[in-house]
Formats: sequence, structure tokens, C-alpha cells
Amino acid sequence: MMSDLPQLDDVDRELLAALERNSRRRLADLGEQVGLSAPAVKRRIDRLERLGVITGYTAVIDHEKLGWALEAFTELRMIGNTRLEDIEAAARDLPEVQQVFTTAGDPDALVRLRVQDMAHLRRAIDQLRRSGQVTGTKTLMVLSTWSRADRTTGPRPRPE
Amino acid sequence: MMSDLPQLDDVDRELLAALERNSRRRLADLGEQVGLSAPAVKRRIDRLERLGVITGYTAVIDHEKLGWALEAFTELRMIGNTRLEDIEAAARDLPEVQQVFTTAGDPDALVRLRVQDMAHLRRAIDQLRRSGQVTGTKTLMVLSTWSRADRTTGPRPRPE
DNA sequence: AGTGAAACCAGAAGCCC
DNA sequence: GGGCTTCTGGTTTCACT
Repeated sequence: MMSDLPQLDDVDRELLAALERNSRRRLADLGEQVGLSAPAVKRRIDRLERLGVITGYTAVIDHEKLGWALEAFTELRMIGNTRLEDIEAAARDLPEVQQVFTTAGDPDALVRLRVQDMAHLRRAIDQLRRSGQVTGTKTLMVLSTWSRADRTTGPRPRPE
Repeated sequence: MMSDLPQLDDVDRELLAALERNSRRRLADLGEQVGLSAPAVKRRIDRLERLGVITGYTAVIDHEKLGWALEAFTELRMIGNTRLEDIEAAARDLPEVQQVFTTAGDPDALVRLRVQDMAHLRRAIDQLRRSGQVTGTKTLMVLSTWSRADRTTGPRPRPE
């Protein structure tokens, strides 16, 4: 996975930042912001996709409005010979799992969970303990979340 | 923030899942998948946006390809009278901070950092310690990351 | 690489069921 | 609430610089 860095200029970086904030801006809008025409912007974006700098486009969902109101972090500790990718693979099968981070050091992994209520959380943690070779967990309730990626401007224009 | 839950049916949920995977599918495509016409899909999406279930649309960026190859979690401990929102506000000003979670329990907050190298990480942690009323930090290097939101299908079709 | 004009096609709106 | 048709306008391609 030794991806050498593509050559990007300031315009590319500005486009990336704009698309991260709102991936549905019009090509002409983006062009106005960075000082290019719409076709030029399109070719830039195509290139960024081809290079793998942009890996996809996603809708930001407010899971609280779907009834999944609780969030928690669970630290996982595994038996010694567990491979990192197995930890990750086991955890991400659960729909409650939003993110998995394998780490160097004491907890072997951090799992971010989204659940509907405490009973649901208990079930999810039980599942985690069952799957794989977990030797122990420690769970931390989340009181508030802030994500840079979620700092999108509201879905006003909606070209797509 | 007591948002009562909007009434969503299975089609809504299927649309949300599809848009989370790829927010740039054509309305007609989405309609084919869920068994509706394109205008009907548009009305559904408009409603989901209006309800605040969909809060935005963002491009998924591979920060490793931008040279920000290292990731870390830093646990923050603050002096007793620090307000949660102040913790969050202080951390998110740093460009290195990707996510901030305030928690109930031992660490007061978890901060996910993205940096270019170890020197950069040291500077970011120093900043965190300076800003706000941090009494201590403990940092964990991340070996691998998996995010449900990043499981987008590649940017093939590109309507917008 | 970028611009500008033209063609094409997806999205938005109106209307009827 | 959904489908169909029309029309608007953004995206895309092409020719040129």
C-alpha cells in the first residue's frame, strides 16, 4: 500500500476542500471559486478520482433522527496471535459498528458504535466479544460527536 | 435537541443506504433499485433533506494520498470545570483534528488526529495541550482505519 | 492545460391518477 | 403518495488556442 503522492497544486487542494464541504456544487460554481471554467474543473475532478484521491461521494446522515441515539467507543483487547485485519473484519460486520481503528499499544482496537438504546449496546458488545478472539472490552459512552467530514453545508442546491 | 423521529418506511431507509454508499447515483437509477420513478425518488430525497435526516453531501478523500499518512487518537483529560462544548470547540480549530468525541468517564474526550509525520503529531498534541484546560493527554497510534461512511462505491458514474 | 460553443441528457416542475 | 410529460439547465464533448 505504498501509494506515492500525486502532484497536486493549490487549485486541486481548493477543489478537494470545496467538494468535502459540499460534493454537489455545480461545476460552474466550483470554477468560479477557483478561477476556472466548468470543463477545466471537470477534468481536474476526473483526474483526482483517477488518482484515487477522491474515493467516493456519500450522503451525511443524521442517525439520531433514525432512532440510533446512542454512541459509544469500545476498546478491544485480543489474544496475542490475532491479526489486525481479522480484528477489523470481525467488527465491521456488525451494523452497529461505524468505525474500527486498530492501534499500536494497549487497546488493540477502538470500535465506534451507534445504537438505539442501552439494551442494544449490550447486545452489540456481546457480539463483539463473541466474534474473534476478544479477551476483554472497555466501553466509553460518547456525549457529543464532531466530525470534520460532517461539516457540510446543508443540502440546499441539490444538482444531483 | 429532542428531535422526535420522522416516520420513515423501508423505501426511505433503502434510499438512505444507497445514498450513503454513493450520493451521486442518478435519480432514475435509484428509482430502479427501490421500485419507483425518478420524480418519486426526488420527492423522497427532498423530504429526507427537509426532515434533516440527510444533512449534506461530501466527497470521501484519501488523505494518505495527500501526504497525511499518520493517524492517532489522543485522550484528553481536562480540569474539572471545563464545559464539554469548550473541549470540542478548542480541538476542532486544529486542521489536524478529524473528529472529537466528548465522553462520560475517564478520558473527557477522544480526538482523532491526521498528520503528516511524527514531528507534525508532536506539534498537534502540543497545540491541544495549550488550548483549553488540558491536564493530560495519552496518545495511541492508529495502524488501520475502517469507516462505514467510506465504504462508498468508487466514483464511476459522476453525474455531478 | 485552458476556453467557448453546441449537443446531450439528467433533474425540476406541473399535472393527473 | 406515485407516474408521466415537458422544460429547464448542468454536464459533457468538440474544436481551437
